Amino acid sequence: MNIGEAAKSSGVSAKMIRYYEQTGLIPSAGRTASGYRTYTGTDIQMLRFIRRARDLGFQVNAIAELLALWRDRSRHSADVKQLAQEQIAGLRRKIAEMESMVDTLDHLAQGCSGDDRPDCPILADLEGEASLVAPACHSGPGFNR
Amino acid sequence: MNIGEAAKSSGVSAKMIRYYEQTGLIPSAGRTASGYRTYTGTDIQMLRFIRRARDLGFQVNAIAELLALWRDRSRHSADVKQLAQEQIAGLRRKIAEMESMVDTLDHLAQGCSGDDRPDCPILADLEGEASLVAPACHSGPGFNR
DNA sequence: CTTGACCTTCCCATGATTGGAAGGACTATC
DNA sequence: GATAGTCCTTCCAATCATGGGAAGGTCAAG
Repeated sequence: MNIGEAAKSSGVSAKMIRYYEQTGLIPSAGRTASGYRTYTGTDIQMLRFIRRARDLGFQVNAIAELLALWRDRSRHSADVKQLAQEQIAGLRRKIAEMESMVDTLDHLAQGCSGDDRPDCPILADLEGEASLVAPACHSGPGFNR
Repeated sequence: MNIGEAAKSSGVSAKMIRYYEQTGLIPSAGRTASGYRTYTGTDIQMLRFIRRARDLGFQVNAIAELLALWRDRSRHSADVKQLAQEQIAGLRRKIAEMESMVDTLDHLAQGCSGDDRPDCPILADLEGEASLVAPACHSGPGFNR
């Protein structure tokens, strides 16, 4: 099976397959006499593994660890579980961060009339929180350039 | 005020200030006779604006739109509100995506014994064996090793 | 044999940010 | 003044995962 077919049946683009090979995430594929890469069923399974892990938000270096465990028949499931839990924790951190952004924005947007007048609490907030009007510059705005 | 001081009082690194200038997000700063960039109170306010918007997850091109509205004294607050709401919607999309990752991972992790045995529903799922649920994985002890 | 679809490598771009090197400018102290 | 140390300047590179595209070789069907 050549790279195009492997891409189609794994869901990983040919570009990315080459990239993963180049960066060592996957071993070098076999080659035909004319230089085409060839892929076996096991290779496809590995690519699907990678694809699925990416879908779950794992970074490529975390996937490398997962792959190592996957290949290690004497692995401890605890190690896999720990990676998964770190991933969960990382995702939850990012979610919390974004939720706090949403909360702030939602609050600001609710205070915005949203009509044709220029007054806008969103811009007011962005300008400098709690209407701190340019305190740091002792010369005042527009004087010392 | 030179760039180091501007960075400190705006929370935007000197590197990024130069980058924003280079990419046109902010106008070119004034220069001293010897080539140093100089910043006024208004400049600092603009940099703080950018910093705050970045903190709220706006991409730089969205910030460019916000800045244009900020400078436009005849803006309609509806336009600002719409940008904010698009941002909220985008964040919510990403949050939902990540939450679904967390759900899947959490489910898989709960099905994983997390001990020294190799059997692991997490790896089984990544492998692509479709059984998204399948707690049948960590069944009996000592089957394959 | 030609055509078209596929493959190869190589280079470039993204977006936001950081790092560093080489060299000039400022400031404080001796 | 001279000098040390900190600041500034520009330029170049790297990150991470991905895609685009060019130039050229290979394969299968007509």
